[in-house]
Amino acid sequence: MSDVARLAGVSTATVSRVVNGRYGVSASTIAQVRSAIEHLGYESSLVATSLRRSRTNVLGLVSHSFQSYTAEVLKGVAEALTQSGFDLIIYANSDLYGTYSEGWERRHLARLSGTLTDGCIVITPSGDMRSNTPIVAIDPVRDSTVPSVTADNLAGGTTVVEHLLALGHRRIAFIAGRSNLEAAWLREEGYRRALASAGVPVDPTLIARGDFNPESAVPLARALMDREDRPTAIFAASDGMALKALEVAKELGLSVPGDLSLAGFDNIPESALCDPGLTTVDQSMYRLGFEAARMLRSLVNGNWEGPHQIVLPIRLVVRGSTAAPRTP
Amino acid sequence: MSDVARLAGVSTATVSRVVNGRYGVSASTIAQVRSAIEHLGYESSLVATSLRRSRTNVLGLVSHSFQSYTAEVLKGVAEALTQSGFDLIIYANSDLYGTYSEGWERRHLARLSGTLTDGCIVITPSGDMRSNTPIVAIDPVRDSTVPSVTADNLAGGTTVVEHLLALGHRRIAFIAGRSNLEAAWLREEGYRRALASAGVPVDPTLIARGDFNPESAVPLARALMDREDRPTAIFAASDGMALKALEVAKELGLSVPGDLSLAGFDNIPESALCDPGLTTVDQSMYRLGFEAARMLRSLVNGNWEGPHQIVLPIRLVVRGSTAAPRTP
DNA sequence: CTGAAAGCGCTTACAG
DNA sequence: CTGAAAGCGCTTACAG
Repeated sequence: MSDVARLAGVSTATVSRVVNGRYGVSASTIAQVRSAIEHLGYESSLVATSLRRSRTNVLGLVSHSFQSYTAEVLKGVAEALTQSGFDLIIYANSDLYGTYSEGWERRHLARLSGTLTDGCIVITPSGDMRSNTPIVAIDPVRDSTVPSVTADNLAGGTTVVEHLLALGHRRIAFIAGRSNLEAAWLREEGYRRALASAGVPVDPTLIARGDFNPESAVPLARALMDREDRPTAIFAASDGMALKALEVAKELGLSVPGDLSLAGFDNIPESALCDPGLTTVDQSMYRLGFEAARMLRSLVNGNWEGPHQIVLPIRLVVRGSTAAPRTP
Repeated sequence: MSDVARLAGVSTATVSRVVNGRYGVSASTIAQVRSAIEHLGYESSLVATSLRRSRTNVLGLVSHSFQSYTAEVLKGVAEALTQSGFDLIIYANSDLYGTYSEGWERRHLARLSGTLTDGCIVITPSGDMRSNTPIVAIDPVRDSTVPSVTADNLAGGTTVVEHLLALGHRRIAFIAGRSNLEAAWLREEGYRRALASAGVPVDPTLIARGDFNPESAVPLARALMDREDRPTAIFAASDGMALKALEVAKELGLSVPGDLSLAGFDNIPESALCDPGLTTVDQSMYRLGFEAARMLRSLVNGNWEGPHQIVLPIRLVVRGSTAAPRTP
């Protein structure tokens, strides 16, 4: 900027005024500055500007992983921000599948919202976030008070287990997700309620503790499938984990759905591609992202009228991976 | 930071030293500062830090759209950066499907690379980018001199048209992509060469000018399908456009592949889901992203040994949307 | 209409 | 071992 000022023969203050279209600059000066900018190919530094200004018109999104789930959410977020006047910055840390350290999101949120962003979306945070700018959480932790958007995970868990029960399954295992997430807890709760309603007692040994990371499901699925009294169906709390379970079943020479029915949750694109197709719960991650962005936008502008906790409907998607259990 | 300094009874310089783990601070002072940081929940501002420092350990990615293609690329980029010590910032502008303005990427690149990022990946840039930090382009413009990663688009275009020729098609239309992109040009060149090799003259009226934006294909596909001398096959330069053409065909009551064969390019997840499945060229967008990130990382670290233009192999994926033409 | 100066939150020589 | 001061690239009252 100082180069521009020198070339145009004015102060940096004036250059700044021209760049930001402030009133009170003579036409001839504007022309001079413009031509100097053009000549030098000058662009103002986002960083310096945001350090000085309070409003940046940039929204942030913090996510610790970058799998199908996140990609779908992102599409929704981007769509909601189209023509909104807000740009989007996504911050992903390098420690992709690292420990789900409580601190990560909080730290990066703070680093961004200090000055760079006017507000942030946090995907599956590991704790209750706090910031001096608005936040919207997608899939918050349990008992979160932060504005949030989630699918109706309770209904989803119930529906898919009811589907398995209706097929005739009674020994239904569950691979749980990260237990501090509300979504994981409600899916499990749905599982329990559906069983209870059907008068099927919950067998605690059939509940395996995963963490939504697909890899975490591998040993759990193997253990369940190796049992003498193998369950006839497994419901995994995410498609990522269910797909890993499907791989394990193939390794073990189990046919799905012949020997074992398998169901997931999310409906990521891969679930329609695998063989057999995965029965799952569609939670429209796209809409999760879309609604979160819409909410954040209004929150930042101070004109949000809706509720602070949004719950979106789900839909059971039945594919080839579930069928009636083999009669003994 | 000044709050921390005050609470700990030291200068901000000392706080900075503690935060950054610099040598030459007494153990007791470190403890004091640490506890003040803890107490206040202090996090250094990314913006302020990057303004002052030259190296930030943050890599940038600039993209103007956010569709399936981008999402796949992103997964690869994120994977390549895992445990690399680099964080990733993705910048997406709000003007999603706006005009492909030459200026956009250039402007944002400048705004980021000024201080925030140590280097950037640019996806399908609209011009040749220039920056004071390293850049890697995914799908660059023609005759670009910037380091880049692309699929073997020439082979891809040739292969898919050879496939159509082998099925017996002779009137094969082509819906082109953004002509300034090397990828678009090479796909078209592949189309031309395959026809030439087979001794089929190119009919210029069968070449429609799209721009990779799926919507751009709608009127073009309609025009091609409305012709009395309708082509028996259409090859679209991207799956996004091909899928739109498929929709148009359905609207018009044309059966695919009965009345018309359809092929695309990219192999986005949706191409396997549509009905019929889309015959296409798999260019592994994941690997595009992965290789670009690997290259950028080394470029920034100053230890890149490989070539500056990487071309990745492609693979023809035959699905239900192509078949022999109906014999008249 | 324009410039000199202060300051956004940091880091880093330079003194001590 | 620690602090005062300068400066990263901007913007914005405050004078003039």
